[in-house]
Amino acid sequence: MTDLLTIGELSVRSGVAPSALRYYERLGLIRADRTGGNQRRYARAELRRVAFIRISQQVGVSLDEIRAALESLPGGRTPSPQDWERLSANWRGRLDERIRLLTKLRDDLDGCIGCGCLSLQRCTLNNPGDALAGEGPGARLMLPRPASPDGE
Amino acid sequence: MTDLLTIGELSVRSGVAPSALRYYERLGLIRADRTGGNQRRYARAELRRVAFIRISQQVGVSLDEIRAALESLPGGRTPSPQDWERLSANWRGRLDERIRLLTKLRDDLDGCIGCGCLSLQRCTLNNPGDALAGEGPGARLMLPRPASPDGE
DNA sequence: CTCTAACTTGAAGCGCGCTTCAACTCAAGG
DNA sequence: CCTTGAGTTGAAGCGCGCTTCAAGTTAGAG
Repeated sequence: MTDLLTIGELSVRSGVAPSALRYYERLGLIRADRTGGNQRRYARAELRRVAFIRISQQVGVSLDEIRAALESLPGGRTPSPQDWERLSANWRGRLDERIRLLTKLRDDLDGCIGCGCLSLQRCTLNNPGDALAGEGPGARLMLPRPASPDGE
Repeated sequence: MTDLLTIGELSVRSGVAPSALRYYERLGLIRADRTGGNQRRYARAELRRVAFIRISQQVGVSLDEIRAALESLPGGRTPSPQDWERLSANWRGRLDERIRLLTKLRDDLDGCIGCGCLSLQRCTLNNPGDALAGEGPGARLMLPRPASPDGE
């Protein structure tokens, strides 16, 4: 049957390396049937799951969160258009927030280009309390400022 | 003299952990004089350098690029307001680009929320050629798509 | 049936930006 | 002078999202 994909086919169609697909499976993000010889065979619907994963990553969501989102699906299955809509709306909020923070940073940067102050105490650029939170996966762009009692 | 800071003082004032400051020094991002007993003493100007580093990180610039930027300074010294202006303008372009890409992603997401297609071949969301490039430090948010001859 | 490309696994490694640790030395107040 | 908190080093570890490797097995065309 041609409606089951090998890992190589899924890789080519999704643009995701086989090693990454296996990694996703270990994390519980996608699933595969097995042939008698223990090779993976993916239902076409897994393509959607992979697409959802990659898009979510671009939004800045970690694989762990993506897994949680996928598990939250009523049927536990590949997202239907309705599921997709619900999840997308959720991610959209994050995207909005990221854009908002980056825009604020840009504005602050503009404000500072004129002054050149860079005063750690006063410059708006250096107010971590309101800076970027959780950027990309794996990266702590916003700096979990270590115990610094001098909060100023 | 109180115009030299210990690493602890610089840490508190900058909000950056001592371990990170030592790490920056090893990478050549900041520098310190030494006491007779081999302890670091920072000129106050290093505060500006640290501020510049942290802000640049928020913009999504890697430490290596920040190092290169700092080394590019005419005098090789801590950024003056003019230097700062030049560098900031540079970073600003990156920030603009990041915001542009995220905004595009958001729009695409909106467009897709209605259709729920998620077709890997056709959906604009899945066109890696124009997606986010180099997000935060350390993170490959944009997915160096492995050899996939099927570029569609 | 044979051959080869594609698949399987677990373990280890990578890149970035740090943090943590152990073992030790220094600075400075009482 | 003594004590104690702060500093020093190199090496190792962490978290995330993978990739790479070695050693072996399978699928499917010829």
